[in-house]
Amino acid sequence: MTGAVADTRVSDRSLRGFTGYAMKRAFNAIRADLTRALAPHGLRMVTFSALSVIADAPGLSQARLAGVLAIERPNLGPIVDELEGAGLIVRRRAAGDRRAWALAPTDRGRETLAAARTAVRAHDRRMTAGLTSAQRAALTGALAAIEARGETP
Amino acid sequence: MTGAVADTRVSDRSLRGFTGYAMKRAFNAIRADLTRALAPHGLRMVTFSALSVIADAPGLSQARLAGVLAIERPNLGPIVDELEGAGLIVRRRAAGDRRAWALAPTDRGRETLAAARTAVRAHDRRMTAGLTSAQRAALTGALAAIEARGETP
DNA sequence: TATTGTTATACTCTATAACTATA
DNA sequence: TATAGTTATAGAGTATAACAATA
Repeated sequence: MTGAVADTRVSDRSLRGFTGYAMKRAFNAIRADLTRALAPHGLRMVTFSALSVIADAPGLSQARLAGVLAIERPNLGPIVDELEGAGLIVRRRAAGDRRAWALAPTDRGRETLAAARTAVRAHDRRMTAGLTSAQRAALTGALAAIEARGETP
Repeated sequence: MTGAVADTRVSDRSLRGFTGYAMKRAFNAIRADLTRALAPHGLRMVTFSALSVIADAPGLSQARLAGVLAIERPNLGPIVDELEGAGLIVRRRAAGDRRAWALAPTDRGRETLAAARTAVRAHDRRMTAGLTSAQRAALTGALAAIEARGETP
């Protein structure tokens, strides 16, 4: 025995029954793998998400982007700066509202997003390789239901 | 319309198909609710987890605790300090290895843990209220499978 | 040589208050 | 008054390198 306690007595068994603990452990695994998958494209999880929404809705404002991604407005500034600095999006003044920005992807942004999406799909298949498609659908449904419970407290 | 883009065109629909994105959104909801549930007990998620493992295996070292919780050793110091400072655990020198600490709960630590566990169970039921017990079991199984995929890259 | 725990450090993520310029 | 975006700030979470004491 290496310590004062037998190895078999040290475990997180009593935590495993909690959804939050199991999800944190699973998400940490996903985060580590996804971060590696996105790095070659110069993206982080949050910049990938932002670029994806911008490309799907060119012209949207930062406030709407923050709302869709559930990010606080002050935290979005540096994220948009990063995408703009990398030449993946442009920030134009919104027509009709001089307070707001209109965000849009550049050609390079669209190309980077397409390549990154392919990498993320591969990552997703890798991480869910142990699941049947029924299990995958059940997981997606359960996650959406949990998120919805948080939105209406 | 409030901007240059119709509201219906702005969504994270194309991200919803990714497990990582759905899990991050769900986990954020869980984290916010769990943090509120633990606050009255003077605990955070990570201190709750650490206290739980310590109470289940009194006498274990910090290195083993870090291993079980998948926390880097340097980050565990302040966590153990916090529990010790709150009078929930004690740090004694391990018998037989003068490098290591032997961590053990105090009576107050055991009482706090029991109350916190009740609060966490209530939180868990609240967040998974939209799921059947079969869906809950499927979720737990899927999360464990994903975590296992990350451990062996 | 290897391990336990610590120090130092850094980067990311999240959150809030207060400010400006517009509306 | 309210909204878009910014600045400043702070607390968590995560990660690595290097060190002293001990094995």
